[in-house]
Amino acid sequence: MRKAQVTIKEVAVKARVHASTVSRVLNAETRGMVSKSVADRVLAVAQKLGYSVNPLAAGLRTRRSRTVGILIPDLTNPVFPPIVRGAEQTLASAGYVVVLADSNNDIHNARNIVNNLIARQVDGLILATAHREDPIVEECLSRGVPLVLVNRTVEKMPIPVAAVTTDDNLGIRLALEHLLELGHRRIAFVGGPQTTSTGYVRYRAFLNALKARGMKADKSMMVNASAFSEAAGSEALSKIIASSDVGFTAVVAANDLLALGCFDVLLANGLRCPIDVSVTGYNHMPFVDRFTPPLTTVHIPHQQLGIKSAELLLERIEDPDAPARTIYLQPRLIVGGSTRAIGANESTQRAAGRSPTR
Amino acid sequence: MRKAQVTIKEVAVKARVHASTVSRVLNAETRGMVSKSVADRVLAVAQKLGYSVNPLAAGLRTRRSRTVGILIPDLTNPVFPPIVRGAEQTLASAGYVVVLADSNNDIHNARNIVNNLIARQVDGLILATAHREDPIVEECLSRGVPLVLVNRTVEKMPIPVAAVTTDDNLGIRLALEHLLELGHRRIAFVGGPQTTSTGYVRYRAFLNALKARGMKADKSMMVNASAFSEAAGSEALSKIIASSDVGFTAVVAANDLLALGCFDVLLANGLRCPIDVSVTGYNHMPFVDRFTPPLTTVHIPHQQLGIKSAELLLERIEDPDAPARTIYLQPRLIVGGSTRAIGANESTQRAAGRSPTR
DNA sequence: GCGCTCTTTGCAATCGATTGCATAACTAAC
DNA sequence: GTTAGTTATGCAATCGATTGCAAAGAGCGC
Repeated sequence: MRKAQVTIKEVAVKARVHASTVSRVLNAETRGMVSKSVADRVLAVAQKLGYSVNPLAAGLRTRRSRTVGILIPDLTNPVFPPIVRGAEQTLASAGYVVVLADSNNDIHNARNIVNNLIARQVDGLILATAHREDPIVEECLSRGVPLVLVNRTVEKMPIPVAAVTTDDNLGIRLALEHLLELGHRRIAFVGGPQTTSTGYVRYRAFLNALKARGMKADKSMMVNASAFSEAAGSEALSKIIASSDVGFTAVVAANDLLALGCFDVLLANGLRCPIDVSVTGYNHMPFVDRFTPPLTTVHIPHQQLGIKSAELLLERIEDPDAPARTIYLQPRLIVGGSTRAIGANESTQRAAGRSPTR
Repeated sequence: MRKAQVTIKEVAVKARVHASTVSRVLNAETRGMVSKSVADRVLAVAQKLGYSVNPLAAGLRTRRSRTVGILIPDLTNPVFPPIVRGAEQTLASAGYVVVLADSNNDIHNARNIVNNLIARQVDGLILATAHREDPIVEECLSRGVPLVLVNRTVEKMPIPVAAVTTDDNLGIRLALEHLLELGHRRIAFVGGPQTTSTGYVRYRAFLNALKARGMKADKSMMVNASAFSEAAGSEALSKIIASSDVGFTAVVAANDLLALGCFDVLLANGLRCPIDVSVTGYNHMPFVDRFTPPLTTVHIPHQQLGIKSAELLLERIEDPDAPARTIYLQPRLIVGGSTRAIGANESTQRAAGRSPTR
């Protein structure tokens, strides 16, 4: 049997004051209205009875639930837990509680979840599920829900949207230039879904970075995968191999999972990584430096993404009409064993094993 | 500006009925009380105005929030996301929303979070943070909160507690017998914290399994780590090596992260895995088969743990006084490249690389 | 001692739903 | 055509807090 809850009324009776006085004592901003002696008495009684406010009731009246919704596309993708954790801890220390939902990469799901969260009076939303054109985001905006996008963002909205992302242009350039320095010239690209900003921006970034070096892109060596997954990565690289023989000595993948898919395809085609083909990933998932071979990848500050997006959301909850900002965080290259200089021999490779630091 | 919400009253006015009638139409169980014609009219109006119930208000009256809290010790441990996902999806399809919290392995945190969740009127809790003796669990029980423990459980409670765990006795036996079959006889054990049931049971299981084979345990080759982490695993194995030279040919670790810590220590001591020392882990974290070497581990059905715990919780919410059940799920051995027969030569090893399936 | 300001507290409405009870309307039976 | 028995709907209290307003009381000056 669920124990009955202590209410403000009981405290009021036991402290011989009115419920409204108890309420004022318990709220920091109104505490000053009541005399010290009464306040102390009320506090003592509340303490003794083990009273704690019912946020549902309070929220009903104040229209603030002190709850924030976070929607992510796939909790089992190791990129998201640190983001969630960063956001959760930041929000918790501001007195907010997080309702986490996982759309399982399904837009229909996502729409239901968002509606549900809004109905539950969340004070704001953090979405990691945005698409470049995203009706869900539009609807949130038009409903006036404080909103922050994380990791992915949207394009050409009527109203600017607050977001926290990484500078993917820079990230891809770091990966590409690393390969160029190692002597690679024929470099394939396995991109992500072009419906997401991360997929699109990384694709454009690859083209731009080549151009900046005065090189021309070979479109037959570029394929965008249908999802950010190992299976989709395998499929994409298989297509490249099928269409153009193996004309490349390196692959830039738009995401670590895609890179892992590439590992599998290379293996299946008798190509050794990095001896025959170098591979770079993106995201610096946990443990990639333990893989065979340790993956060269682009690190993004996951936890910071979460922390910053939470901070931004708190700002927006405070002042919903302030102009929406976008925060860009800086990526950085992590060199592992999956890339090597062209023409380097086996012994060089051995020396380039994973570093013991973690 | 946040748009005002459509209330049941507005619907009532527009449909020219009383609010209570609207409420009855909207609730499946009371729908039958109102005539079809009125019901249809109300539904049409509700639809047109885009009405959706305010669960806070409803919950205040009904004392059910249709919300469930899930508390986990560390979201960035890859074991938990699939559990959370399984639970979340099961609960969602029953109309519940999940409030996820991460205690960051801190009991003080955990206590605050649980209190907060209960104050927020969650209908039940799923805890993945239990310790063998756990005052938080006791308090939940005495407060009458529907509760299910997942993965870990508690001991000798005054009231039995519902839980979903795996049969760790069997799991450890599988790992140990695998090593015995490969010819290993001197086997070290790196355990987990004995304050958790998983740590304790796996430790006891190792002793029991040896005994069942008529072998005696060498306590100098057994150390329990202070946490389920890579760093703690390294520390533990270092202690074993320091105290007894390297008298072992294999290590059973109570968890994959501990096993990874062991990898590092072996490397640092010039010991090759699996040539010199075989290692087994526990949990079958994602991607362990891509590690160097691919880790032999014990698979536990993560998602099923989540699903079953959600189902059990729904049962308990429905009938809080039904006897608490514990569900045991079966683990299974995943053989990777980190274990090999004693005396096998290098070429055998090559053939035992990771399988291409994933 | 009167009136004034200021502080402290209580009253009652309110947030948006749910639900026991009363009542109106309708049906059926005699 | 009256009565009993359903059935459909409305009324009003309630869940547990918050808050604008009113009122009581304290303090002060003249």
